[in-house]
Amino acid sequence: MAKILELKGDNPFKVRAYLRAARSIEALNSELSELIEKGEDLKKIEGIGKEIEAKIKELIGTGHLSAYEKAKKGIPSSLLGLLEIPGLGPKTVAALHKKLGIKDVNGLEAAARKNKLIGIANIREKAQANILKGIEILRRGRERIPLKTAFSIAEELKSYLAVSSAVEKIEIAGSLRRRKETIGDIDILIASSRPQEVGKRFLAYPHIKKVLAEGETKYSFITSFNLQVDLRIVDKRSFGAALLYFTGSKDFNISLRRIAQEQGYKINEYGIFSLGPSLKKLGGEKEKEIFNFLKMRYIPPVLREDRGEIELALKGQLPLLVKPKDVKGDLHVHSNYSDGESSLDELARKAQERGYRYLAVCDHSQSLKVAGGLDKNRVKEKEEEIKRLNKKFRNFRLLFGSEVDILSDGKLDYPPAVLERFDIVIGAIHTGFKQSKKQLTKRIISAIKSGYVHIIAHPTGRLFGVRDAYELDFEKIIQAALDYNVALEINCYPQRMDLDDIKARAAAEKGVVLSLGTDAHCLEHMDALDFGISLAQRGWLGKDNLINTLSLKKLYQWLSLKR
DNA sequence: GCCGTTTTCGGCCCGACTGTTTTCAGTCG
Repeated sequence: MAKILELKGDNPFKVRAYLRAARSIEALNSELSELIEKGEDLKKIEGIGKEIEAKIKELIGTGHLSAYEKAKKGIPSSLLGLLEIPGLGPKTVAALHKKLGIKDVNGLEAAARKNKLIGIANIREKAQANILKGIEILRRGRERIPLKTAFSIAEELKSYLAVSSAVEKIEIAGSLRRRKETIGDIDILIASSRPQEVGKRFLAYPHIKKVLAEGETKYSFITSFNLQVDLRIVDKRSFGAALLYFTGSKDFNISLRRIAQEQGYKINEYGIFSLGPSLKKLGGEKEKEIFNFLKMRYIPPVLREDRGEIELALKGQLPLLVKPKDVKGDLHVHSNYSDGESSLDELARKAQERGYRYLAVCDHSQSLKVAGGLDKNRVKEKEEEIKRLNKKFRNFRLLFGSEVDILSDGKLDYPPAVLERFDIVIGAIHTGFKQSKKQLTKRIISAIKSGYVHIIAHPTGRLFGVRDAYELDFEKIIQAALDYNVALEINCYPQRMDLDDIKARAAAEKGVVLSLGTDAHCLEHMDALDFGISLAQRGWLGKDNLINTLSLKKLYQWLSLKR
């Protein structure tokens, strides 16, 4: 609806209202149809009022939305695709459609190549050339990449820029600073009194594919990894305000600025100002000042998503988030007994370097042949080696574990006599992803009910760039995990990050415990736990929501509840 | 179309860059 209305030049605030409602719905953990069935008031959802509620009910009840069908009359759906071209917006698309009858990307490209765009909606040579470049960028794809990948690229660029003596302060901002599990672009903020010099250094970066914008304080380019980088340069007296603005999220900024307005302030990237006859700058060098003026607690970047954190900060009731030092161990790694690269001894040493008290080595089970799943004999060998090693450790234990396949029929991949030997059992789905939502849900729940499984690994199965999450009735999984006291994993493997922040929060709010595991297959992978902790924080988790924060003794107690 | 500790109308975050323009509209984040 938002895109159609935008193309038609409808009231921009109406457009935004639809977008806002859509975002709220995306962030829900329940299906709208279920809420309606339960007779819940959809108007309680932020951004949904009388009109949109009625439209949702019509859509779910009948499968049609008459207002939408009416609005899109005469607008081919391929036209919406044109809005995905960077630099091309609704006004221009509408004009191109009206004047030239252009209705899709290929048509637009052909017309541009024949010079036909000149003269339409203020388009001259440069604008036409930019449209062609925009089409190129769109075709190359602007997919989001895993946090860890973006993080390495950003750190490298940061070090490159920091060399310049014109750089007084430098921070990675945006969704990277918020530690979102996937990243769409890299935002870097710099404090400098010589912005041109910084810009010059930025533009000399060797991995630039195309410069998108080049102003006095703002630069943008596409890297050779097809990742957009935005650079903003401000005076150091504005650094805090700029960091706040540049960290986002967008929704968070909008809400914060509205609250500032209500309190008689104005916030922009240069500072916080008092409204009134004359604008007076009150602060902006530090982020904290701005929160102070608004009489609220400092909101850490991981929480800045406008999911209720602003209201709690105003009341001084932000949740106490888990801290890195609370985490006593990694509960999911692989050794060279199955498909990992490292020996038990190497894993244990790395774990101790990271300050852990325990490490659960959970190799694959027998039927997962491609990943070197362990048969009964290998299980026994591993058990004995772990026993031997544990005798020489002080203040540290290897946990004898297994990542046991939940087979297509819901049964576990080892008989009870084998399962009972393990200190810790993680149940996981690695085959039969194409089963129906009902089957997959039942399959996981039967593992939860088995009495042997402590943790469900990567519960939704998503793998960035490989496959989407499989269909699950997540509410039922949560309920079963709660009833049988089984933990759900936050798998920290960069391509998984599963559960995600929203699902982890939903589970924890119901009282389900969660478990951090890196799913490491080599020593370096174990460092991904840090990203898992930020994901947990993004899910509002505290120390008590995670089993990894238990002491070794308490962890054994919890695990033995299944024995 | 949504929303309300200035409430049922009249607001809705705010500014940079580009390409066009003769003071600004469109797009983006």
